[in-house]
Amino acid sequence: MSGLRERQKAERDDRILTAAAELFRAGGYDGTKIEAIAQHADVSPGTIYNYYENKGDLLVAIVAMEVNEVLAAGSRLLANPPGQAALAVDKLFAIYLEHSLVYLSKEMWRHAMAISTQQPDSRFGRSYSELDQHLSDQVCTLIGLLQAAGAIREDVDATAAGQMLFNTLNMMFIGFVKDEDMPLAELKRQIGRQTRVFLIEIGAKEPE
Amino acid sequence: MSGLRERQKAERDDRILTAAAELFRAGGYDGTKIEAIAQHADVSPGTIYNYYENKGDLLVAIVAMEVNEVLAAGSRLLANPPGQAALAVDKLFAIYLEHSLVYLSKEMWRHAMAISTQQPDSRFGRSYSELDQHLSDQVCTLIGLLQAAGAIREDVDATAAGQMLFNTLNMMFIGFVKDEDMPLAELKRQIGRQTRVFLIEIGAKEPE
DNA sequence: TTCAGAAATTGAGTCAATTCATTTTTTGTG
DNA sequence: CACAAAAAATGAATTGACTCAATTTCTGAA
Repeated sequence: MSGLRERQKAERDDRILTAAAELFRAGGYDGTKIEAIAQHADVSPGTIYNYYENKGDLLVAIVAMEVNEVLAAGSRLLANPPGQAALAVDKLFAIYLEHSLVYLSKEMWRHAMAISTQQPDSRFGRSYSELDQHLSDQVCTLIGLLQAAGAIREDVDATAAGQMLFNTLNMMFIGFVKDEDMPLAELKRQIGRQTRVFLIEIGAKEPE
Repeated sequence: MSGLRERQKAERDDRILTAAAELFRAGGYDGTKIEAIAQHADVSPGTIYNYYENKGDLLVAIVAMEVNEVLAAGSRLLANPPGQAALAVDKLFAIYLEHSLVYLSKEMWRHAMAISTQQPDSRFGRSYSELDQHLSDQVCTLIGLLQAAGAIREDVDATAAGQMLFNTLNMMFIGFVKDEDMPLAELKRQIGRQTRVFLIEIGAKEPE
């Protein structure tokens, strides 16, 4: 019974994750040695590999915490979305983007994305894809809600449209993290342009 | 003068690239050691690093050869595109997809994509992004041509629409290479569904 | 033909991620 | 309170990408 073992395990996991998050942010992904994370977390390097398959999984686990917060914030918007299509989509995307660089640097995002394509079947690679899927679903849900509210044409396939919007967002975000010099404002401008065009196609009214 | 040196260099580069392509395909990217490539190419490991910044660059160079062929094939289609929008887009995408797995395995694609996000500023990371850009431009050009031919509504922004189509294609291709079990036919089906929906939005006629 | 420099190649050495045989800790039972 | 089995931690050894000082090969001028 008891779960001393369980408690110790959870506590160690937490120390490892916290140490990794701090060191990655401070010194970059490549610049951070497993050895250093182990020291900060007060475990041996080998122990880290009992908790995470490899260095990349460690990073993706950090991303997962982050994205889960984003999803929660998105959910709150969906509970009571603006009635106007362009406004609603802008708001949702703004939530995504505002959260995106709070805990993660562009460099960390680049590595996390790379890992998720490189090892799609590792435990955390899968988890990353699932997060992506949840975000995509959230966008589709919003489009569905807007359609139900009459803010988008009825003959539009809400799922296809939502996926398309999310893909666009995603590709542009990838472009953004790849370009160290691009400011967030520029990304928002680009996304705004594309989504506006698309939303008009699917029968949303222009905001006046 | 002569350029014996030049010739030797070109010939070595070729041997390295060929050896790498063969070994990556046969044994996977991670499964192939620089040492082995060096042996096959009959040079020392150090020499490989005179030609390529790192192992990843080697892979991306192979991808570049491949994508350049795809671009050329695409160009030939654009020289004389089908007049019907859905047909033209389907043809172009079919060309892209048919070529995509001739020399490269899904595993190689995954690694190449990962590298291009991880190191966007390395010589070959940049080259990969440029290839992407060329493909995207090609799609935009096609949309422009179709619009000029009256196959797409005039009020549509051809560039925005082209980028959106390409992004969708790209995201789905990423999903495809991430899923080792997904057959090419399934990818084509998915892409067909999305593009059809989108093309209708921008005023293309349904094929009868 | 000879030779000094330039340009390239070489492979032994470094470095950091990952593995794994061994040791330590926890657990449940008598 | 032992104690045996299970679970987890440990860190030294392995591995493979990448570096760099030493060596070899080319070049063009005299």
